[in-house]
Amino acid sequence: MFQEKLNDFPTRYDPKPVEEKWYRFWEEKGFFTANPDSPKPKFSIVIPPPNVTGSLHMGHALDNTLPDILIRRKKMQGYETLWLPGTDHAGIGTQVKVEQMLAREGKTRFDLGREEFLKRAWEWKEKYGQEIVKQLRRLGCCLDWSRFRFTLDEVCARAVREAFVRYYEKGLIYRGLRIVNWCPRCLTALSDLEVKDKDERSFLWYIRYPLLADKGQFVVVATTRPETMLGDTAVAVNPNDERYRNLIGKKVLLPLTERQIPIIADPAVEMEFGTGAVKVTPAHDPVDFEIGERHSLDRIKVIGEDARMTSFAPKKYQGMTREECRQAVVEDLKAQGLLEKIEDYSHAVGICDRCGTVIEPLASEQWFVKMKPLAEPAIKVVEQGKVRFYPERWTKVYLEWMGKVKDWCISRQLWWGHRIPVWYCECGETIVAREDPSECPKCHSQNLRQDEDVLDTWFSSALWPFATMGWPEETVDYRTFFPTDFLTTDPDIIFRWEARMIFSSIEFTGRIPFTDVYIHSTVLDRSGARMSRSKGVGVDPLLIIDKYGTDACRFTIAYLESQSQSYRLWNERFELGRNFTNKIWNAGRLIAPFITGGESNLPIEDLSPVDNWILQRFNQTLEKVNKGLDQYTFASVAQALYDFFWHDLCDWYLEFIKSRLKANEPVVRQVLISLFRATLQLLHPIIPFITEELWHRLRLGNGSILESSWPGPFPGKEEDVDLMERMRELISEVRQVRAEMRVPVKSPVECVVNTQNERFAAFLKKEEILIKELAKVSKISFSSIRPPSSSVIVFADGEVYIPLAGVVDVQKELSRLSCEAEDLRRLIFEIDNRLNNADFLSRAKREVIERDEERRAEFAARLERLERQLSSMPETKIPKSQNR
RNA sequence: GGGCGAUUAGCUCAGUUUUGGUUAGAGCGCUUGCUUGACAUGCAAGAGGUCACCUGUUCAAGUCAGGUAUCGCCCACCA
Repeated sequence: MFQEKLNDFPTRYDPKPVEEKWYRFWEEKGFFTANPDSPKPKFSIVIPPPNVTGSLHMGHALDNTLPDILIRRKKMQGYETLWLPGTDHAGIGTQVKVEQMLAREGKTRFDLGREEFLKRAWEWKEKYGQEIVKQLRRLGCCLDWSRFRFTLDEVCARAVREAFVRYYEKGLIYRGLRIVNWCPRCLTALSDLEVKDKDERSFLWYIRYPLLADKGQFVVVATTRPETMLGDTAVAVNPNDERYRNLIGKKVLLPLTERQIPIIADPAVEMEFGTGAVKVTPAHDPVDFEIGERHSLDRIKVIGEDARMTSFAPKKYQGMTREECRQAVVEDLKAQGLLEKIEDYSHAVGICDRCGTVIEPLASEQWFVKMKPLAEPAIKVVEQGKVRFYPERWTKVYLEWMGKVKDWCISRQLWWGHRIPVWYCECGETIVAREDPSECPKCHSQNLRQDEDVLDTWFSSALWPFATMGWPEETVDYRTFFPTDFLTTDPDIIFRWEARMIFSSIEFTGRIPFTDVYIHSTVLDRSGARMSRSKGVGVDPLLIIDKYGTDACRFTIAYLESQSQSYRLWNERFELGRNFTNKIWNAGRLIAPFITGGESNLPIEDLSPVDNWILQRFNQTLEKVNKGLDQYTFASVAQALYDFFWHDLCDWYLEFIKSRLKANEPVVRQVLISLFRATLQLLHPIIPFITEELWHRLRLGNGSILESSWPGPFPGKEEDVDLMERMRELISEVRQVRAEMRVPVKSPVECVVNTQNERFAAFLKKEEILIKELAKVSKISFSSIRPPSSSVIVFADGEVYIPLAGVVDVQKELSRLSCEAEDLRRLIFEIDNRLNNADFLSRAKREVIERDEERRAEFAARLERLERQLSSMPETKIPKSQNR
């Protein structure tokens, strides 16, 4: 009967066909498509739309798996859910990739021109955008594909222009000359967040600037960038610096040039650093720029956008790269005796986040968003708990950044992105408009020129949660699903994205974009290094899914997601999830012949103690799962499910009931149907495919498990559950004795139980079949007489003797019992120390004292029995070294 | 320079807040025995930990406070 039914139920779970089948099924059933007209409560989530630059990596796997767990549960709890998928044009990231592709053809973007380049970029987007979508589907997520958005879509573009115009009209966007981070390779300005630090071992050059008035006298300045001295327009000292007080106002001759520059006083100068005198290059340093503003200094741009020396530098140096120029300047200074000394010096240089080129800070006309007024309400909503970060520690990180945020440079000298909606007329008029203007409103000229630049990609990302729902129009989706409930990302885009979504949303919609932000762990490789695709190390989720299955991948991710800052991951770790899914599969395989097609009616009155026990375990697990999902402690949820399913359900319960199953007992079938149904439901959010498959194979419900209702606790009877636990302990101890005395599995042993505890004795008599089967015991009898040459197990109110004629090793037996006695003596000693301590008795909580008293009584009873047994043992020398 | 995290078994990690109180747990690896009618991706048994260190608070500290060390992450305009 077994064999026939299991023909199509192989031992090994094969995930691939199951995944394809059910994902298509859910999609066709319309489970992913949000219905705004539904009367159900609403739940919506946001995750970072993947870039169109690459393929699925672990970050995507986390971003998608964790919210999918939540959204599946919410669906089962009766919510109407929306999870809108999309991709991001990823401005500079994609542009760099396309440029690299062109470079392989030996071309630059300038060879192609803007229009042709954009054509190539769109081709790239079509190709890789589709690829990433295909890959995302394999994670099994409930994404509403009917609402798919791309950040350059017309819907998003309209929102971007609307946002820009509104900011501008409110005076929150301005164009100005500032020191920006310039990438000489990408040929664009970058925001502060797109610059990374790299430690560089370099030198501190001490340069003598001759005083004009006092021949032979110098002011010595220290610098890490000698080449910029060609653009110096002052030397600054701290106004409180006694050493230089009498030099303020005097002039020095700038070496290697003909220029005379003043010595000025400015509080930004640190007296302790270097010589206390600093060269001021307003065109190439942010601090110097500010000093320059305060003192109306000239800005001489000696380094150009291509990182070569400009025509403003002395002729000799023009056209040199900044590196060549540095060398030349140092040599020339040395030759003139103006280089006082060189010190080793390590400091950080900024590099372009995308291409690694050293950033050149330079003065440039760019568009900026004024941050102060936007930051204020964005700080408030987090302080007031309207937007909450999980784990909580990220709140502080956010608030600190937001508290000292500087203006946001939003223009990029790139081609791939949202074009800035600003037009310039030949009459000098600047037009900022939502639609392309046909003529200048002032002079009616039609000769308008649109700003060449595009916006920072994060400008459109900042609008994502509401722009994708149709804002600025009050669409049904927007009215129904916004603000959203949950967002999850990596920690490294808290400022780039979360922060900007929060202030943008408040500014434009008057509402927060989401209530809960979960910042997940950073995934490291096996050696603890950050995973990076460029280095080719780390874990490829697609290979994991191919090898172990989506469920295994998702379960492992959840199991490891313990709210820590990071964790290490390597391919073999997914065996955890794979083995677990296989375990579930096989448990289904075991019970399939017995329960298929049954109704779920729990016969509460007829349940055995084992049934009550497992139902109670289920209830405890349910509680942990609910609590964990509400608090986003994914690891605790996965672990609770793992422990319950594997250890309680499979190791004990299924073993306990095997004989009842074979006897086709109706009660146990009913329990199994109810229990398995509810257990698969609890597992479903994390491992959706195998649970759906078993749901159908075991015919546990009509339709999909995803449309079933999230389970509640079973009505439980607590009686006898304590006896169950003791019986489990007893079985383990019998097994232990058998293993220690090397009794083969095939040779059954007898048990003689000696106890005055009537309740336990009655229980054991009633449930003796369980002990017999699980501990391989042939016969259980009750007697107070210890059979000769038997092994003994001592518990609080009795003993169990296992006659082992010819097998029992007296030495081992003695050793085991005396070790146990020693343990008990130590425990009793510790408890007595407490119980004899007046302070403990007067200050500890009553429950703690009571528990100690109970435990002492139990230990003492066991010890007494143990000692009695030991004294009746044959005269054998107790080994001395019973240290423990 | 500031902030945050980590340090628990050979390895990778839970547990530490809300709530200090049982003999500190898991997975992997290791040892022993099992091809037992779900599963060897498995079953049973076992070994393995002065919870980084110091000092406090407390009747009681892996858990709370202060400090030290090591590692990691983030932020920051000492040229």
